[in-house]
Amino acid sequence: MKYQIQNQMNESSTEEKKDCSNEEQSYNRKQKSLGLLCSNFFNLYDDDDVEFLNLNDAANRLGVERRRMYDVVNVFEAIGVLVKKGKAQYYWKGLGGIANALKEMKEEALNDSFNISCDDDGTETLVDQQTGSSSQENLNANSRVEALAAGSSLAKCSSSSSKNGGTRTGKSLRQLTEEFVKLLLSSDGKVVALDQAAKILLTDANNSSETRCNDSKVRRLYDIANVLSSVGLIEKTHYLNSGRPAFKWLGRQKETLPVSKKRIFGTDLTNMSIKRNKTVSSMNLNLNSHNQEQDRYDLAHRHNPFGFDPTKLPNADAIVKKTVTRSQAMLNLASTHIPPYRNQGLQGLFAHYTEAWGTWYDEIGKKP
DNA sequence: GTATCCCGCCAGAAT
DNA sequence: ATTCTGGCGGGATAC
Repeated sequence: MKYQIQNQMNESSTEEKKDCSNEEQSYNRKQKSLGLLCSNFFNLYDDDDVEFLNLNDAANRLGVERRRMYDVVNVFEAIGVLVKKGKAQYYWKGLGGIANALKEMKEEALNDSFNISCDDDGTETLVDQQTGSSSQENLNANSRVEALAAGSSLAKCSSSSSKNGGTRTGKSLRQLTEEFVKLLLSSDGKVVALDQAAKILLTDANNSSETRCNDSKVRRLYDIANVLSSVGLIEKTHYLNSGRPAFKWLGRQKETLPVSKKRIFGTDLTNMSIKRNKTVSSMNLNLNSHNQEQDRYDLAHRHNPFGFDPTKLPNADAIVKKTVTRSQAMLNLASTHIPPYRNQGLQGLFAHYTEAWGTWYDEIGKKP
């Protein structure tokens, strides 16, 4: 059962291989990024009509295995996009839920030890990118980090969880997200270096062999950052001129999902049929070399999971006035001119809508 | 060489 | 006993 979805996908992958050309395509990590998955997640569910979603259904529609969904929903939960309602069931709050969650986190951040604008000894922990001051490089890290780590619920949880019999808290990624967001909220618009954040959030004063552990935790920070970046809350940048990876809080300055500079959102749903270390048939998708025209199409449709603009469609009243002949012509057009969908799930969804349209037109046509 | 992060194993929690 | 959940780190890809 654990790998049921994966097996399903692998089966479909096999079929696709049969159907497609012999063209080989190498594994491309960009096509499977967590950020892309998040963006596609929003595309699929960020609709006024959506109230609840099922994790299995989401995984199937997004073409990813369940495990990846947990990575996303845990971060989404932390920032208020989702609320878990039951086993594999989530209440979708969408972007509207972020504001309240951030407000609460900001208040908590002000109340706890994450007010890092000023160090114990008066030294600024975070650098001001405007002034370029780097004096805080000599920040009193030890005392500060220990104090923060000691007060951090994350540290408590990370110190007790391990593969060797530790108790699992069950919300570590969510907690880490919350702590990370609080840290960024406390940064007052300044850039937070990844290693700084890692020190503050991940250092376990009780764990002498923390380096190895933190390597793993830093990976989690990357995971979280990708999700937060995909919803426009943070921006990946660099720490001064050092080239060190860093993050800047944006706080959803705009209400639409950002276009990633690094990975063009909407170019494909993450599709698990392409495995690392393996090459597969192109599956009709030339993802590595999609042309400019395709890019424009992607951008034009990146907020629309259905691949067309509903506002461009005639309204219901107008449709009723049309003749059956014209309706049929439109149906024929729709059936022959299929937009170049590059996701099987959405293609299926569109097919469903096309069928529904057809039924509806038939009913209209039968009316006296 | 370093940064990034996908992937899936596997164990605890939940049912 | 079965399924859900998610911590974790190996190792591949990106830069």
